[in-house]
Amino acid sequence: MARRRDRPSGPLDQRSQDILRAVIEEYIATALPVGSQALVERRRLDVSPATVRNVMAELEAAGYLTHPHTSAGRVPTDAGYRMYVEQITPRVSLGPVAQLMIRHQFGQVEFASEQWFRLAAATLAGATHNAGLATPAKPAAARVRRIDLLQNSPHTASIVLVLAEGGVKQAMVPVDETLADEELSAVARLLNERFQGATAAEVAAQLSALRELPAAPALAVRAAERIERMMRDFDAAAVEDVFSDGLLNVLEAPEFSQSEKLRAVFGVLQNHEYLGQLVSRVAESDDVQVLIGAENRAEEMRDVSLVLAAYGRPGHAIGVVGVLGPTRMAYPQAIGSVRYVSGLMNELVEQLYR
Amino acid sequence: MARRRDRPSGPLDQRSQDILRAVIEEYIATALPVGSQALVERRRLDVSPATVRNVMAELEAAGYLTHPHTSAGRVPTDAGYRMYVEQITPRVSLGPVAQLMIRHQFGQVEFASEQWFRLAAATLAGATHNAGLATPAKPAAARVRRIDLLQNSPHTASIVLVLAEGGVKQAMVPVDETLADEELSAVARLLNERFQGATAAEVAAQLSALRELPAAPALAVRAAERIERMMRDFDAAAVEDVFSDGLLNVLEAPEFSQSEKLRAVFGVLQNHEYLGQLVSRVAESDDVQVLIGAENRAEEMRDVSLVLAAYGRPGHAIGVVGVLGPTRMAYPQAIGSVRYVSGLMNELVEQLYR
DNA sequence: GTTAGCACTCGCAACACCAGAGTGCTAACG
DNA sequence: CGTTAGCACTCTGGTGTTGCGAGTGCTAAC
Repeated sequence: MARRRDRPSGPLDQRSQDILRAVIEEYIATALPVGSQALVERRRLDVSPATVRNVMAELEAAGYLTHPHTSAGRVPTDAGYRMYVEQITPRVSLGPVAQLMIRHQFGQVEFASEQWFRLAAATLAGATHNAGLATPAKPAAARVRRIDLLQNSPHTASIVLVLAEGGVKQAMVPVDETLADEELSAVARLLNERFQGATAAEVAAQLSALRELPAAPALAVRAAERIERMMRDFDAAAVEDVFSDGLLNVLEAPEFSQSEKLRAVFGVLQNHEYLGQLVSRVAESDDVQVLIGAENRAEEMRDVSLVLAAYGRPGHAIGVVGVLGPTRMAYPQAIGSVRYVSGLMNELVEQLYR
Repeated sequence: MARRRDRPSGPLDQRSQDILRAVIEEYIATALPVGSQALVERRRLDVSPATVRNVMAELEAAGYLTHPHTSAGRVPTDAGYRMYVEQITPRVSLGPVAQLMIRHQFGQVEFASEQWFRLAAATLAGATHNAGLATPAKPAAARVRRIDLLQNSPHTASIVLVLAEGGVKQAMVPVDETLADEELSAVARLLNERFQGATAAEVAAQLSALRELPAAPALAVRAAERIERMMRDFDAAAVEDVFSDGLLNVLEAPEFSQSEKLRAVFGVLQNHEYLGQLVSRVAESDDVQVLIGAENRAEEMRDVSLVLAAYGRPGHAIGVVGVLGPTRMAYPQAIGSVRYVSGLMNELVEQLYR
């Protein structure tokens, strides 16, 4: 009764690997459980269906495949996809045509930072027929670069806070009466002197100092409080923003034809906290990361995989680009595209900030 | 054989109106075709089912109701909803409890402009159990308010463009070599002097003037070109951005259980051009506008309704808030909430800019 | 170790069937 | 003349049955 291999995860010999791979690729192509006979025909394996069945049984015992039910073909498990992805990730690379197309798209865009993320997301969506994702590069600790103060109305003024890493934030402060332009710019000058180059923590320290100062104008203190708050919020947010494109592509996948499963997808996309966790995890490695189905999150992520890669300057600011699609997704394409796009984003960042 | 009324759209007597309304409200509540018997029972009408049937037949002849098939109950047509909405729009208003809840939520938010739109969308989503929408108030013609110029790297600089109406745009320009801070701020000063308060057209004019000037630094010209471009793009864009929230609410509606119809919803949301058209149409009226199903756009909008209202300062900057949901949506709630929230947004704008 | 053969298992599509809800019409009623 | 009761008819949706086909797992032969 003993199979050649019964342990849940022993190393696989070549043939088993080939068959596992064939099953997965077939399943990815058709979305249908794949049977032994269909497999030998379609993939021209030079063994009989019976042999394939034996191997499949082993793969199932080892946890790489499952049965939806007796008498249905095999379907990959998350572990199966994982094995497959580990195998292909190192060697996959995007075809030269696809590379050219993507590079061409990137050539079109102006140097307006926000455009990039949209573009990256759109490009990935197009290249992989899945949803494309991109987040701006966010520093671990933001620094103040410039502060503008502008009066809107007799009773309010705008603070425009430019961050060192390229972001701009805006907020309002109440003012007591109409101020002369000089007063306003005096306060702005004061704030810039004190806060330029400061991190959130340093802003907080400066704020306390400012409060002690009897000569400090009330407006300066109020504005400083607001700025401290903005810096803190910015650092606290896991991800600044997530641009996505091509959600409709994901809708087309047959596994999402019932809206049940769809909810998961949108849940993930709207859950910025969760994405933040992912970003930080991905940021640590410097190659593409594949997150398969429920490996990470119990329920919500069932049926969904993410292919992500970091870009930016480690130690400074890091963002993520990637693809979201069904677990049954064309991984080689996805991995290749994401890797290539993250490379392009790196180039751009280098060009602009070094 | 002749019915009392055969023309497709004569005025309705009171009883017909009541019954139409009852059918619609019942259908909104249950999502099931409503039959004569069920109607008299649930709504305690003091007529017999047979009478109701007769009236329903008339309403159907007049185009306000349909049959999915013989021997099913009645379902409202778009025209039916339209009639219903026209009836209720003038008188509907949000209950005091709901008002309080919404106002409370708005009280929580800081004076950070971007937050408002998110908040408005989120609030509407929560209050109506549909998707909430909000766009920033966008002026017909933007004006420059302040320009900052900051060096990023030896070869690039950022332009931060603050608009009079509260928006901030960012872009990059190449620079030839590392400039001293003074040079950079000299250029910035020049740009501010020339462009402050300028519309896109005026910026373009100034740009030509600048080009003629032999003494103008190359950087100033390049930056000015970029700014001109940004202003033009900003004016050209129909909508600056559309915040949405609560898409998952829409997913719950039974009519969207097949993904077919869902696609339409997302198609609409991602089609900023289309939304732009709607915004401009809505902006002209000063009360809530209801767009029902395919009334506007042939296919994509089938099964989807929008309840929209403009806010802002007519002549200056106008934005839109609203709700997107199934055609079979709780219109009174939706209309009331949208009206109330647009009122709140108006208050905010007034407070800040007057 | 591989393969052919075979019995067995399910899911799935097709079909028939019935119950229930709802209609439209006609005729009676006030 | 509008309203109502009665009735025959229609159509959907759920349920039970059946047969087919794909696919498996096992055994025995190669």
